[in-house]
Amino acid sequence: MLNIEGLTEKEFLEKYDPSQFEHPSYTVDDLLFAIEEKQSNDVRKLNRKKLQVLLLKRTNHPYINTWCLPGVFIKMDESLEEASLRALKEKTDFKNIYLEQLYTYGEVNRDKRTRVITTTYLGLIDKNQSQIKETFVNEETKWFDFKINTISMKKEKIDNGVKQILEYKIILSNEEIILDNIIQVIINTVNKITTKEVKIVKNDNIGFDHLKIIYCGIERIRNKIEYSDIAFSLLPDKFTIAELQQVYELILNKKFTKANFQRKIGNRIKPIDEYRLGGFRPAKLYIYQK
Amino acid sequence: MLNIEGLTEKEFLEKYDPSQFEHPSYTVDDLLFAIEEKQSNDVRKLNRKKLQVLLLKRTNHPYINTWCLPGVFIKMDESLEEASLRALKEKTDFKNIYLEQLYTYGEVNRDKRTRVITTTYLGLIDKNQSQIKETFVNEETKWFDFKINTISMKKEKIDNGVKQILEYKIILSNEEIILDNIIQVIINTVNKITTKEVKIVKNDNIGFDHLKIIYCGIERIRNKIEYSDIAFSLLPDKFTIAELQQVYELILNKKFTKANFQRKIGNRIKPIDEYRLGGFRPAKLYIYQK
DNA sequence: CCAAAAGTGTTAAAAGTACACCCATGC
DNA sequence: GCATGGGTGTACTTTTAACACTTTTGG
Repeated sequence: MLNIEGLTEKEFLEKYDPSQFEHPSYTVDDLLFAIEEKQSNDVRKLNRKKLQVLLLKRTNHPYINTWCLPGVFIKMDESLEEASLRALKEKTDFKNIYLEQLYTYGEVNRDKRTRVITTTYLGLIDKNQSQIKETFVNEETKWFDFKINTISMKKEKIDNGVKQILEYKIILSNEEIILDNIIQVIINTVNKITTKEVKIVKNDNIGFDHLKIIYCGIERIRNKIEYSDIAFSLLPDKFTIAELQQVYELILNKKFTKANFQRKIGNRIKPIDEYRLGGFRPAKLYIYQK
Repeated sequence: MLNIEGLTEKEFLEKYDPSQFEHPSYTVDDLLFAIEEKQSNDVRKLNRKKLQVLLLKRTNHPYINTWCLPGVFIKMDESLEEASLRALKEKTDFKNIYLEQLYTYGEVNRDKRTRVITTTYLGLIDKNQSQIKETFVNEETKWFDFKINTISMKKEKIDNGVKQILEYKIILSNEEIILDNIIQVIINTVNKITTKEVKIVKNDNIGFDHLKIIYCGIERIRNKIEYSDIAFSLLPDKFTIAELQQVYELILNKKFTKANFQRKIGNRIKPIDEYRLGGFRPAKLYIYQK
């Protein structure tokens, strides 16, 4: 079969020059969440859990010294998923990570160097199985406690529709650092079409548009935790129902009652003949079972 | 602030050479769905609806003469969304299209020419407002009726988990052409981690990995129709409840009863003082209201 | 005994489902 | 009248939610 220029496919491919047009740079970034136990000082009280995000401090321009998601420029011979695993492997010592594609960001001026398109992957990590590697020279890799709170909700009528503006405070913190950020989510419904836009209102030392990505990640987790089994990816293989409940409460930022929560997830877990001991009544351990 | 080489950001950016590494090519493709009425030959019977996908026939290598999604190579100064709109504008005459980012495909050998990464956008079109443009020279742009049927479901135990294999027949057809394809969806649950893989089993003249993309699109629509208002994007501004119900039934491939469907969507629509006339009792028209 | 959390039961409200019936229209 | 679809009511089931109570443990 010949094309309009009378070339066979073989001839066409031999002549094909990918460099005839300029191509954007392309990176893959990882947004990694994990759960950390905050040891209770009262033996009788349960350990509280915290949701954490992995960030690393840039050591070069642009955005030098800001905190960013781990990422890599893609290689010509690796798939997106392979690149996301490479970004992960460079920073952590992982096993059995849950990783899924989150979103691709391609605004023209999102990187000061040149045009960069970035596909992000969302990862959920069971910290009991994985650790951050020893930090590299000149490089800091840190888990940040993650908190998101709604600070305002507005809804106004516009022509042929509704405009909704939500403001969130996103606080990322650890022993030394507190990053205090604000984003705005604008949901426009005009006629039948709903569009959503995420805007950075206050950016506290987070590089690029990575604050947006972090928000989109938590939103994805919040949606998926309701209908999928991603919560289990954040826990060790054996867990108590209370621990699982804490994960749900942490992510959805709402409380459940024990009895109702038990019913909700009862058909996805299986009790085993082991108990978690502590300063109170031992709790039965469960494992995930589809 | 200086970097490790003692450069300011300005100096760094001036020295930055994006061409130091080879970059993959990058395209944005559109997967467009619409609904078409099949005129009933019995005046008393309702028109049946069909779901359609827009494909165009390639006029050059590679995959010459196969049917593909409309797409464009990205320009250095346009965002992904702008590129998706450009791909759309070249083929159709649209107004108020619902468009959302679907997924980014980056397997190394998915394009014979060179490494190409593609971000896909899913569009839902109300055909009453939009039309295909006159086809270009040597180019055919066609709506294909879309049907997907499950042909097998297997579930087997594997080490530490479950493997589920679903096979679907995807038929794309119009007056002249019938494309008969088969794909396989493999859902692996190992330990707590679930992964999904889409494989092409039989590809009937569809270019690149676009059959995979079409499957992912219908899957996205099926999920979103349950909790969002995308169904309305496929309908004109004024519609009857039966028409809306048909859209739901078409996409989810299941039947509802009138009374129950009414309750399900009742709070999202508003009756207006107009009626759809036909060979039977006139039906009240509704409009979408959030 | 008491505090803290594990674990279970009971009930009411809400959402989803099945089905039955009457209405309006044009032939 | 009758076929076809429009429109509504009722009764039943399932799911969700609220909350109350009992059990087990270490101090």
